[in-house]
Amino acid sequence: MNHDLESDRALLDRLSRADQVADILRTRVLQGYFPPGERLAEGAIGSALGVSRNTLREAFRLLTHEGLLVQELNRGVFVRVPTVDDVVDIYRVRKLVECQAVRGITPETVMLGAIERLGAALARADSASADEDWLGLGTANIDFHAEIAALAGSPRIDALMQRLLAELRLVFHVMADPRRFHEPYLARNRELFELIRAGDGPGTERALGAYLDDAERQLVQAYTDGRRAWVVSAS
Amino acid sequence: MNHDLESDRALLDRLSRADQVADILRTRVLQGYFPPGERLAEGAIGSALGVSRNTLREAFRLLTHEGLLVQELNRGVFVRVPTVDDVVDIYRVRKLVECQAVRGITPETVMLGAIERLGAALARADSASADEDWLGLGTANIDFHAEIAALAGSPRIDALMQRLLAELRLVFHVMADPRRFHEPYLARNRELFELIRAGDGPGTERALGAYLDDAERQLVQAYTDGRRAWVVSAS
DNA sequence: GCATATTTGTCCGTATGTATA
DNA sequence: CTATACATACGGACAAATATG
Repeated sequence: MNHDLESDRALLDRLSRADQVADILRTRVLQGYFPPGERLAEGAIGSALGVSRNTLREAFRLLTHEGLLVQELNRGVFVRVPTVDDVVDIYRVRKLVECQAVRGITPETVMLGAIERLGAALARADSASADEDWLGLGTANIDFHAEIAALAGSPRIDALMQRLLAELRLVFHVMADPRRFHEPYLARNRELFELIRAGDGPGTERALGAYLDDAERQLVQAYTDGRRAWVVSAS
Repeated sequence: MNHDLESDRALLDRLSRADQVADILRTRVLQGYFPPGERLAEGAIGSALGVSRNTLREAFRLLTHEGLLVQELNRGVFVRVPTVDDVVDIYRVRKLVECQAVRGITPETVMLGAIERLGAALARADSASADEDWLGLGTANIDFHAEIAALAGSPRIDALMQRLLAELRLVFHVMADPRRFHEPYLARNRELFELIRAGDGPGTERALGAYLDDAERQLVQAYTDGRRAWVVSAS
């Protein structure tokens, strides 16, 4: 736990300190800088970021509420270690939200802005794949599906999806080999993109359902396989 | 703002102080004890509950994250005043979640426990209606629909619904006449209950969709009518 | 428009309780 | 079982922003 947090101190300028600290820690957790199971000590992080314990605790409480950290009374805060049940539930909600979002698509209702953002996410995925940046590829894939959910046009769905996908990134950090997982889904996302652009709602829903079922199955598999390893390392 | 919070001090016994304080304040807000737009001063509430400002601020941050309070920098925290856009979005998500939850219902998949809990919520609504307890009727109706969402069998959907319905209660507190709004929906909830018990998924979905459309229309109407009154009172 | 009082945002010191070596 | 380390919670302090006269 000898990380270098001093470089983030320059970012503390606007907004409330607790929110800034929460942003920094959220980024660190989602990057895998703080891996699942790691304990975040108040003293070390507080002094590293140059904020008081009170402020830091406010930030911890925020991230705990977002599901990224867990707080054990009088023991401290830890990066959450998602369980297999979490994976199953995350995909249950993804299917519900994403499939519903694309169901109503018709050639008339397709918005140009949405297509553009979906295409941009795909382009980032391509670029990351070319650079063999597998973490970046996973992020781009996630962004693509956040844009799919955004087709519902609801700020609350957007927020829900943001939190769901943050949890999912936690799941990815538990996995061993990110490449083999993320790579095949790039082509399938492109397929989804074409279906959406063509305005084929039912077709998109079918393909998306199969996509999510496959991804879930593969994740659950990888999880049960590598289970013992990280359960031990986290305790 | 001369409220009596001392009676809640007896409840502070287990869990972290901040969580306990958040529970108390959440209850007060949802009861309408702290109406939308009211400012919650750190000094007054802190001394009334007998907790330090730091602890109280942690509780505030929790409730802010839940969407019940809003924090304006250097101005304080206020009970959130939902807008018409909020109402529309809340119902957009309700339709998405609740309709999807009942769509797959068949006579074979109906769970006895779920039927029981739905019936219990209906009974509470009946009892509240008989007592002319309109706030209680609204709560029971809300519980009924939380059970509908629970048919999806997802902890995350349950949590989402809980937060959505908490926001909705905030909306109700802005309305003028709760009776005329809640009463007619009791009969319609009973109708939904019978459809679910019969295992008629598509029929339930249709009726539920119409239910939510009507409720949304009526709320938006009431909101635009009484708009000027509380916008002024909240500023 | 200005000066004052109030309130928030933040930090620090310290005491107490809990878990772990 | 004792001792140590740490989280929890409190109270006080100060600067900054806001509200009030």
